[in-house]
Amino acid sequence: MQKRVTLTDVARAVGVNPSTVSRALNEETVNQVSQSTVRRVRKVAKGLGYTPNTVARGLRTNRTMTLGVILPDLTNPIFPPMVRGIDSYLAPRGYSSLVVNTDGSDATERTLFQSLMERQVDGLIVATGHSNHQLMHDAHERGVHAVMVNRDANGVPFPTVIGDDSQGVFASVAHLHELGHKRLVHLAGPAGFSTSRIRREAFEAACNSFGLQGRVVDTVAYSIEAGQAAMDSILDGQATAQFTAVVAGNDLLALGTYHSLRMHGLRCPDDVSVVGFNDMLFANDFQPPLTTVRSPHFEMGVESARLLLNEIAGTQPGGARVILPVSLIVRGSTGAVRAS
Amino acid sequence: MQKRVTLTDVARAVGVNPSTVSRALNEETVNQVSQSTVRRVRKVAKGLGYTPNTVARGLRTNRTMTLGVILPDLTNPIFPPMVRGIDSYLAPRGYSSLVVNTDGSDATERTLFQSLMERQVDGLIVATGHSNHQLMHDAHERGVHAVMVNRDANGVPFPTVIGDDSQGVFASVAHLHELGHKRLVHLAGPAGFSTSRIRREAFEAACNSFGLQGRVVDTVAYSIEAGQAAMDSILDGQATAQFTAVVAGNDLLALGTYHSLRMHGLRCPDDVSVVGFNDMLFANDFQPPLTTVRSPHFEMGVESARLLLNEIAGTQPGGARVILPVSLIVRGSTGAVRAS
DNA sequence: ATGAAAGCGCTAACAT
DNA sequence: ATGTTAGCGCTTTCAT
Repeated sequence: MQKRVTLTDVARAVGVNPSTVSRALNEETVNQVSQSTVRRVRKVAKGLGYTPNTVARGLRTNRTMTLGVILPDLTNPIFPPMVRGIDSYLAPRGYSSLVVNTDGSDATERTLFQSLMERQVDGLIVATGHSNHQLMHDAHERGVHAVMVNRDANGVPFPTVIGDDSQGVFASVAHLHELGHKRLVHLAGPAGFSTSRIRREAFEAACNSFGLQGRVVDTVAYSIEAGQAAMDSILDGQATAQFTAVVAGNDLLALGTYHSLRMHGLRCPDDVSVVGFNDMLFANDFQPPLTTVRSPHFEMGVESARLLLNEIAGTQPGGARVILPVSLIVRGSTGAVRAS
Repeated sequence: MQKRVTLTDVARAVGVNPSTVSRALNEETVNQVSQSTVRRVRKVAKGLGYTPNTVARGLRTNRTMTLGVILPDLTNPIFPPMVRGIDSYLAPRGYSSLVVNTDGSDATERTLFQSLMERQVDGLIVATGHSNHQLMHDAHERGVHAVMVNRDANGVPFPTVIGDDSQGVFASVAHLHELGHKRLVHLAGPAGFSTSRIRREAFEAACNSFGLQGRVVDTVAYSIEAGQAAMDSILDGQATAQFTAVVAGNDLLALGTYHSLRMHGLRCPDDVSVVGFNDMLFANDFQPPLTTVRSPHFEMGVESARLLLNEIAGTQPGGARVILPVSLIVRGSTGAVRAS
């Protein structure tokens, strides 16, 4: 890189003290400097091509204007919108974010956490669905600012942003009920994820309240393959379906269900209706277009960023819990129960 | 945050000079310190919970170990794998990356570029498909290290990583030729993207070399909607299809083509075969599963990170051009030409 | 309204 | 092998 122009260079060129330049260039201190000096400083700074050094500033002020975002895997389609939501709130406020992927490993999460601390991030947005309680409690004790997103608070001492999953599942079951379905299957997400538990419990509660028969089948991962495997085991294990609709733990599981149904010569929604969860990218482009619960991932990102900045500013009560509304998007994968 | 433990704290506790601690804790300088001191330092550092301050280090060394990644939009499914590829190479080497989205705006790109410079990134990976030549030349003159990925070098003075798009399109056309197709349509990506031009030219060349009739139709964006609109205009504009296969500029355009065909009561591949480009997420999950050219996005990320680090280390010749091989993935969207 | 001086935490000469 | 000194570029008292 070429020799960088520093604040001192500008000061020398204007003929004032570096601190004056600093004041002139800083929003919160401009009013301490005379109008004319400010003008001269600005002009010279621009002329010289001065670029402030965020690193030096951060060292001095103890604020790097950088946040860490910890998530399991960016290639999971629910995260890009969330990251963009975070960014949309942060960028205009001068913050940047360092995004890291844990791939579901606690060890990796620890390493990345440490690395973010070394980089002096001002705070953390944690979107890893399972609960590394120990790490979060350590963080809290070290005085780290953080916000959890898309996972249940469950004793973690940080603000939390989640979607109203229970409501979403309830709406799904209600929708199937209206279509005349009586026997449902829920493909539950893997153990350890708070979302799995919440959605499963909501499913059971909803079936109860509508007087429907609801069977829960576990999956080993939130993935297409796991969904397909789970559905295969159901379809292989019994004389034709004892159910007419599937409430999948998320859209990937729903997609796996599509594959399994197709393999078994079953048609959706003619033979089996399917509801997903998330309304991820392309949910409308599968065949049939997937009826699913829209989870506001972008907004969750925005909200978590907002909460974190408030936390850092000290204007945020510790245990806040933001629950964002979800909505059922009815598309082609659900239909009236088949005549049997 | 709690009071941080500094290197000086450790030095005091051990009873040595800060610089000794610095040497003891630094890979490249450990051998300047006696074994026993190293051990003591490490032990105390651990005991005190010392966390190195990357910011201070960066100020001193003029290397932040942070790179900038500029891309159009993270929610475009080709980018998450690329970002993860970049990260997989960087993380083990102690680098982090700041990912920013331009949304295709040159103005935004400039702003973000500036912001990354202020953050003292050690280099840039630029994946914005179109060519903001001015910006890149300015960067080069300022001595910025950078690598371009997924766009043509075309006079830009930085190393470039691209997929072998021509080869991919050629393979697509060859595949359709073998299936007996004689009249093809190419849905060309929007003007301004180097990939649009390259793929279009490859399509025309391939049709020539196989003696096929190849029609090119422009789209206004690499999106589902644009693909659908373009296909609609073709299908609405003439008595039944004058073509039997579509080579789409990318998978999104192919997906739009699916929608349009369906709306027009045409079946894929029975009536029209479709080939995409990229093999993006879910390409195998659409109906029919999409025949497409696999572009190695993860590897492109890895490769661009590798090049950039070499550039920074000064071991990289300026105009390097890495062309990664692509491969045609044949799935269900292509079939033998229909009997007419 | 501006200047002088100190220092954030670290590393890199230069001693010894 | 270790200590001393200086300083990266900036902000922030404290003076004036």
